[in-house]
Amino acid sequence: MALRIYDTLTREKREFVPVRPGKVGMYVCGMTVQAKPHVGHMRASISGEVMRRYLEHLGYEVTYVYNFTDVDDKIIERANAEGVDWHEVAERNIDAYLSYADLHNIKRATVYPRATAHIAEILALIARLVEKGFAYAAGGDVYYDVSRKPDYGKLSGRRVEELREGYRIEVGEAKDDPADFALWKGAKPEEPHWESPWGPGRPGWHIECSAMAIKYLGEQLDIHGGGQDLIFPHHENEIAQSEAATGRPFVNFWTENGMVNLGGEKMSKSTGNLFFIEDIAAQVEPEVVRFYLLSTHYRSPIDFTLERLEEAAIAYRRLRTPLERAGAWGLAAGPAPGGALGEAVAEAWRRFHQAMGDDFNTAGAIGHLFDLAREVNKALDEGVGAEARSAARELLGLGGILGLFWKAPVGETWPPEVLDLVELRERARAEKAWDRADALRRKLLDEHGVVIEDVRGQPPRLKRR
RNA sequence: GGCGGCAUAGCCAAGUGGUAAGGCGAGGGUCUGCAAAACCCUUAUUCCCCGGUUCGAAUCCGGGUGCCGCCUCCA
Repeated sequence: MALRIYDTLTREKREFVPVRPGKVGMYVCGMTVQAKPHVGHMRASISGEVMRRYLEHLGYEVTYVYNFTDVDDKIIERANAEGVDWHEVAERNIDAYLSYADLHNIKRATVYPRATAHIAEILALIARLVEKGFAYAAGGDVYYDVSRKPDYGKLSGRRVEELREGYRIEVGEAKDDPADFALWKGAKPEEPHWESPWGPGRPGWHIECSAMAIKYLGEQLDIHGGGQDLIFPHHENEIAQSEAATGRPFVNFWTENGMVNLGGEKMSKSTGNLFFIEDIAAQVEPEVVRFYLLSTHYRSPIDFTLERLEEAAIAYRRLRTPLERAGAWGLAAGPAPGGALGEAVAEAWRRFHQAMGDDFNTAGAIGHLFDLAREVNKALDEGVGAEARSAARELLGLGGILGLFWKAPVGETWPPEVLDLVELRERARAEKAWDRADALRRKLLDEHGVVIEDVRGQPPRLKRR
């Protein structure tokens, strides 16, 4: 099935053709680990990861790189404020990121390179740029000279002359041109620094991504993701540096994801309690968060509010219900469903892949999952056991391509008080003492948060609120 | 100001030339002792506005209007 991907650079969707047959090199700009991971990091992570999952599903061998930029002004500031070593700040935030990635079923990257573990590669890349005349040393810093390549600005649609007008050279900077950017920053006193041919210092912001991407993926990447806010200057500068150094196109597909809004406002700490992943995880099921993020196309902005998430939880439950009814997890392959159900499975499969093949349209793909869920429920209602369960397995499988449905239901153990109440209610029902039965049902809900569902000919099903 | 993006039902959201997916909500029904869950039906003659291209446009082009993002360290 054909895969088409939108590329920010050319502003068009093109058929995906990998640089090396059968293999995909993919880089997603990760966190600058100055603070706890937030919802924006999660969106970028899931957007990139779902692309990776789909490419793997198609049979590609994907090398997936997600970096941590672990040295920058804010990390140093934070460390100083707390009176701890900057490493401690960086590692703490990296640990937090990884644990929330696991919690939300974000597949571990092939490699998580840290900028400070690649100083040698960074220096080699800078040296290459200096040798070729694309960069110059000045006052202990090294700057990239944007005037040397006429295509600077091609990703973000900016012109050097316009940038120049808006910029000033800050105090302490020795650049020739306000639009130039630092590859290497000379060390200030008390700052972490490394030795270099230009004196002690640390890497500038953009160079680490180029150096690490090239190290792990080669000089030409298939896909490069990250938030849309990185298009300028970060990705623009990555292209400039990388292409100047290697003389070849750096990335085939730029796949920046849309921004997250918090209640219509630009995201910031003051806009409520859904900013940090930590806070979200405390309030919303990780499966629901993932589902919600995938229910909008990755390039569109998405609003992150409790209302939206509660709605998503209801919708997601709708998808899980037939899976739970059929006991789809761990089910052995059964007879392929025939007739209308078989057609529904084939149709859902076809449409799902058609959507995913169209620039990873997870929102469209999920829509088709609902159609299949309905058919499975119908089959289950009609008592078409084995075939219905097979269809449920198909639904589970399709969702699995998106990394959904990863939590098999665990046999919930109910406290004895709850079981006693259920038993009392069953007795009342047997006696047709409906008022008493209804009072007990209400009590289960109000006092224990348990919803009771009567199933004909079987013991009632219990659910958490 | 420059660059980019988006405007689809009460809300969310797919749909890039062939006559409006899906979810939430709402209303009606089947099932049920009543519910819940599930299922069925209804809920946009119409896709921000105005022109144009075309046999045909939500989809392409031009012009408006509105909202959002980016414009040196923010995914």
